[in-house]
Amino acid sequence: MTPQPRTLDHPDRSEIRLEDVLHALSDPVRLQVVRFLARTGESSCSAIDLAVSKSTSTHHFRVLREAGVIRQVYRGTAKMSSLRREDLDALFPGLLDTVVNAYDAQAARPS
Amino acid sequence: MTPQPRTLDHPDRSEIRLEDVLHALSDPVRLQVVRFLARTGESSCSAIDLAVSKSTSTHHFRVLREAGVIRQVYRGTAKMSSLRREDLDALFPGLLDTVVNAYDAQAARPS
DNA sequence: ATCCTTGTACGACGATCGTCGTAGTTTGAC
DNA sequence: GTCAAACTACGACGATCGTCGTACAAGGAT
Repeated sequence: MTPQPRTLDHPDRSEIRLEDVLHALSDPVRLQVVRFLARTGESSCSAIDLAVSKSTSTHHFRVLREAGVIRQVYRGTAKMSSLRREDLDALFPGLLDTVVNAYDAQAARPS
Repeated sequence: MTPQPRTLDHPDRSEIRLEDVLHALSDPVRLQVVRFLARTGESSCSAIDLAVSKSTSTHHFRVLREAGVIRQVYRGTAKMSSLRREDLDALFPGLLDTVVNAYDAQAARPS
């Protein structure tokens, strides 16, 4: 086979559904990923320290990508992820920031 | 047994978790309920025309209540539901409005 | 008392979810 | 060419989810 660069399927902006985005954001591990990306911009999967196995990590990144929350591209052996901020802000203004802020607020909450 | 008024368990404000709220909002039927309540204020379960059976409807209302999104009280044979706007706005400022607006925007989107 | 309306409890069902381990692939570095 | 690092694919597992139907309970109206 010709050595095609590995590609990853991303939903078109018009295919992004609110239900899927909310579901993608309803998991603690994925919220952690989103918050991390919101702070740091693009970063590799392994740069985030998650308390799950590598296969589970891959799974969560895929859920986020397929819901349209993040974009992923290969760079060498690494896979870089970043938030699809433009698309999300255009579709659901304020949602991303509101959720990230809410997550921060909850983390700071006296339990 | 003494005829106790039927009561319903609601999480305390401090027990409301973002993950649970987002999960509760990640279902189309429940989003429809929330949008309806956002528009109309308090209303009975049966006032909303959902495309599911009565038992499924009960289930969705319970999910919303247990996540802390709505409050439910009995009034005669009816059960009135309303958004816990104060609690949600205090915990996660802007979240509720953002999600409802996003849902409206999506509904208005050319598919 | 008898109905009707409204909602519940329970159990069932297939589907999806979050998790993992193992075995593999791709790429860059040596 | 070899090796290690980064990530994937696949299948498995128990748990949860969304849905339903049936049978039941509570309250108001007559």
